[in-house]
Amino acid sequence: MLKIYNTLARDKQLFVPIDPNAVRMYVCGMTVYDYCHLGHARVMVVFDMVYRWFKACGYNVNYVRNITDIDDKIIRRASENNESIHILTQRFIDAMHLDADALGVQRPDHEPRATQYVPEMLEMIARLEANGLAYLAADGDVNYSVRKFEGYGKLSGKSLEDLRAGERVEVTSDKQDPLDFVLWKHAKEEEAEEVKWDSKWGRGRPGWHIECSAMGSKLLGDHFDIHGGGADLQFPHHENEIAQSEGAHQCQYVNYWMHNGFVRVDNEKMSKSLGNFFTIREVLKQYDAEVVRFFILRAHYRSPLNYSDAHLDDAKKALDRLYTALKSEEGREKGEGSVVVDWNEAYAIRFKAAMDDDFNTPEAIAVLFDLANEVNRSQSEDAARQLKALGGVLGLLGRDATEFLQGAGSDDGMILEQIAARNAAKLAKNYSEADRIRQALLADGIVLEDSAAGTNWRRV
RNA sequence: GGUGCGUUAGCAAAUCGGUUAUGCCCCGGAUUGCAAAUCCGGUUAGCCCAGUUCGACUCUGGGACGCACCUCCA
Repeated sequence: MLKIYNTLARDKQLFVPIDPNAVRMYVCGMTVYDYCHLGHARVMVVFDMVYRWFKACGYNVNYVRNITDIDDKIIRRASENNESIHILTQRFIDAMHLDADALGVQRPDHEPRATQYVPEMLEMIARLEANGLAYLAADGDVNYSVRKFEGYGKLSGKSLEDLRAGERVEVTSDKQDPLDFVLWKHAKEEEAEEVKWDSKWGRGRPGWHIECSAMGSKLLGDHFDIHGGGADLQFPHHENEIAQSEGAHQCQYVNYWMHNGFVRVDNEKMSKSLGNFFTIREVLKQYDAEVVRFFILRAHYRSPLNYSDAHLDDAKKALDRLYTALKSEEGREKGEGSVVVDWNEAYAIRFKAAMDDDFNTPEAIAVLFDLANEVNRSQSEDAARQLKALGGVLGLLGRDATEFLQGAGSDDGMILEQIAARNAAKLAKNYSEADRIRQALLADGIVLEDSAAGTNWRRV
């Protein structure tokens, strides 16, 4: 029985899909004008984990994660670079895919781009206008009339009064209410032709919020199960989506709203505006991508996650332990791809209970460590296979253990030569020479481990 | 100012009204030529103040501190 913390209810709720066998989920993706940072990595990994768990539970999942490829920042960046927005966005979409692939993030079923759904957006705006919820302002923008939508603020728990009280400087004066937001932005002369679309309200381009409402409806229907995104999107983005979709379709938009916590640096939110962000590709130069994925999944998705080298080092050591347990299973059944979870087994039952409790991956990973202990103790191949299979549910432990532990390096031949030399010294009972070789390798980050079967090595 | 979330051992991070979280670090033992890995065992908790309770880290109330949102942001 899967329970999900629903932001709308501020409580964990039993998950009941609209269609008994299917889950339809939408996650707000990236605005592609730069490389993804660790905060983006967290959304991708977290909802990839959710996607995988739904599938592991036997659901037919339709997962949509959009791409915002039209927006002020994109237009500005393209103009700075003196290139078309299409070229710019395509470059960063490709980069995003490389980063996501490295992190073991499966591609969503659909990755709609905003620019390809403008007709749907226009249709939705027209419907809002017909329903009396949108108006054409004097400056040529079409705005959403927030006060006309009953229940505005139900997701973020804010009342219009509270919002107005804390309102920061609002320059635009053509809005009927300062909290009204733009559905359609009128075209500006200096902007390129490729960012202008025709509409009954004149040339222009869509506002940010309408993108998700239109793409969500088009690909998942007017009413679907899950909508996710970073906690910062709760307000105003998701609040506005609700206003748009429910205002246009006159039915409930989404049943369960899920929001992941931020990645922090020195206890502050990692963000572009603060400039304290690390791009995924930067981090991957220093750390294995699976270590980064493990680091993200080791915290609960709603908790804040502090990024630091020390924490990544810690994650690397922890993951080493799991792979070390898997090492024994290797070789014995090479290529035997039977990494299927036995869900009737005790550890799997604990694992499932953790995951069913609002995707409690830290608890699920704790089960993995308990199971690793069992593997080490019993040397049971079944237990090892189960460990690998359960790890696989989280998109972890999929690699060859030895390959993971030894990591990438060009001096493998040298290492093997040194091991051979050391073994010769050991045979000759020349332990000081043997220890000298081992020390020398250790200085290069190579650890030797003697066993009955011979000497193994790994990188620290 | 308004709203929401959080505060667990050296670090990270879960669960739970009474029984070992887990990982890293540290200490002891087994194992090893010595190590490493592994196993066994151990030390370090629950921001503060009240209350409820036979019993609270876990529930209730108050306080302190931290973070986030109220503007684009994953």
